[in-house]
Amino acid sequence: MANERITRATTPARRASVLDAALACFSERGLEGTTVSDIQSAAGCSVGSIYHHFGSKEGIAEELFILGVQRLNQRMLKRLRRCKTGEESVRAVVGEYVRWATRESAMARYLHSRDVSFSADARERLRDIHREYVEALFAWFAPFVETGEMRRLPVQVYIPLISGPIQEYVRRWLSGQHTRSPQQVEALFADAAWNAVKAR
Amino acid sequence: MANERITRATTPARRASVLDAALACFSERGLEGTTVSDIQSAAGCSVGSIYHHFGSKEGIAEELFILGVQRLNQRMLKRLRRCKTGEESVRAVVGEYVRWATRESAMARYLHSRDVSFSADARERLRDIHREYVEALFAWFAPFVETGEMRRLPVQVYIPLISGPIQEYVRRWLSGQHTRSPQQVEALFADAAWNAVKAR
DNA sequence: CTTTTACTAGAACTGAATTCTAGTTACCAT
DNA sequence: ATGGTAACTAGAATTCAGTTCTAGTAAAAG
Repeated sequence: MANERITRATTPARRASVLDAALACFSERGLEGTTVSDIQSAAGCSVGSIYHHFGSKEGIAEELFILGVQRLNQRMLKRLRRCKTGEESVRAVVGEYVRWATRESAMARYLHSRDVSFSADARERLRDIHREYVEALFAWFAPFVETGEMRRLPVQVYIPLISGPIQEYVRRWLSGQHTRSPQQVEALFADAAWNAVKAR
Repeated sequence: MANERITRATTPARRASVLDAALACFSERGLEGTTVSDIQSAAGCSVGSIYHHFGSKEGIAEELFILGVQRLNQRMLKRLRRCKTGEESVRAVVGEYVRWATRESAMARYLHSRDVSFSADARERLRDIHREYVEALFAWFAPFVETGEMRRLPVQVYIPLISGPIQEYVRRWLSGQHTRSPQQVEALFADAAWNAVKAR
């Protein structure tokens, strides 16, 4: 009855192993520097298998990107649920971002490296994911706006205000332009983030 | 006596025409979507000529990126020289960024799309350019720090604090995730920027 | 146990990036 | 001015990575 695509039990494992291999290769040789042969042999499978699951090299890159974004978003929302106040929440976002960027630096580097030049389809999926994330964040912060702890601003402006500076710093740190580690400036950026959105 | 490379009078023009053509192609079909044939015919020259001047497709991409960064930096410093106070300067940075991103959106989109995955050489050049820019900015803002108008912070932190949020917003706007134009939120981000670096 | 089809394998194909060879012009020294 | 040198240009030829194709294999469904 169900006309959904049937997938086998082994499929998720294979897809995951390809994505793992891809991230390792990309982080070592860059996106353009790695061939699908590299990914193929790192994942221990054939070209056929890769093209069956992902359709193209770009397809792998897109899936990996989307997976990374989803994991980061989930991680952030999970962290937020342990917070009591608006201030604690805002500071947690900055802290969690730093922890993610330093612990999963391969993925962080990959996510920072590209988001344009994807297929229209992938961009649409990303836009949906982002919208959903923005809404979840907004739902989390709304009560603190209501109580007057935080400023009322256009929805799309909270993420840039809170995460923009730390993201920009991390981007430059990942590309080797800064020597001071994100941890060393975390408190400073947390202060700035809170200062930007707290009620005056 | 000089063992510098001699370049002909026509060379800069040819290089410029190739870079112009490349930006047009990249902005229309994306970096990976454009072939060097595309660039070649748009610039009206041969493959040989392109490879003589740039060495590779990646070479073109790197030169274009570096050129774009240099132009943006120059533009910013030029704008700053018309400012009297620290506050005026900080607000000018945000405003000029918005103007640049909306007027030269092809270049803005290109600069936002990639900075990692360049050759070690290009990354080093970018690092030098960025360091020089940071120092120039610091030299500009130092007097305002001295007079107590602005906070004294680690050098590398000013750019993320001031431009991070607007950059992040523009990035998302360029990739079609936001409908509200940068101009509509410029004042808000200028306030936040000034608030982040002004003396308390 | 048979049928169906997701899935895998790897050889063959295609086309874009790059290299090569043969010129052609600008610049300089005499 | 003129001959030499090296920057520069052209476009055919090559290479090699991405993709497609065909022939299977094995897991689920009936």
